[in-house]
Amino acid sequence: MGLAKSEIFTDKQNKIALFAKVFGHPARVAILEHLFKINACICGDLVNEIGLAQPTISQHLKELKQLGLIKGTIDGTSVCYCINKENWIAMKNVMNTFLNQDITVKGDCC
Amino acid sequence: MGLAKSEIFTDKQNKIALFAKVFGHPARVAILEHLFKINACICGDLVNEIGLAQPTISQHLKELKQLGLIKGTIDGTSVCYCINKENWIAMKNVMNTFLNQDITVKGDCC
DNA sequence: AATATTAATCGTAATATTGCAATGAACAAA
DNA sequence: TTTGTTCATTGCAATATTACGATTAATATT
Repeated sequence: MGLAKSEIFTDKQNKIALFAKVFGHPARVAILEHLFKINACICGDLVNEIGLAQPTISQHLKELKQLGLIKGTIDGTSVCYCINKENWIAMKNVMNTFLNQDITVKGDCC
Repeated sequence: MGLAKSEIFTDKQNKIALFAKVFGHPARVAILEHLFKINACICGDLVNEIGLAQPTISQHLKELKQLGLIKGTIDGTSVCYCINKENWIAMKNVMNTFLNQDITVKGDCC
């Protein structure tokens, strides 16, 4: 199939999976890390920074933008990218409730 | 292509992407949440709990096991599953260094 | 031994993802 | 106006993922 049966899961489970999915490719991780490292808006030198072709980078940026994790503002012929701070924090809260589940197991059969 | 060019990224970037990828499907999120909720070892009633066929669940469990996030111990005819605590904590550390990057942007051009 | 139970594996169909060449759109510079 | 620059979009090939029926493997039960 290749199609996740998202209708049988909760909204929260689907949300976690959607966020995780976008982090599930090293190019998108690298793009986000670069945006954090620069710590300001960057006007598209990501193609040089990361070793992928321009259409490929553009596609990854589109996915990040669609999830709201980055912003892209048109600036002449170039486009200015930066982290969407509010949305990043909101995403972090969702992911942390998942990652920080209570891990103290009572039984110990394994 | 469909094949990520992992060789051009750092080990850490690839590691983050690998962990994120496994969380990138709601069924695996649901499986993990259930293992946390039960807060003990569970002997395979996951097929009833989640609405997917047995081979599908088995496949998702395999991926979680391969990444070391869960343990599966044979117990007669059934198999006992639980969270691998040490590995979960290690994964959490990796993910948190990524999620908790400093978000204080100096410039504000966007 | 014959049968039942549980879960892994195999095989396969449907769909998604990744990557890039080619092209297009928008603007800047000459 | 022509040329260059920058980035998005289109189209396509290669590969990956998801899901499940059928089967198999291993152990229990009768």
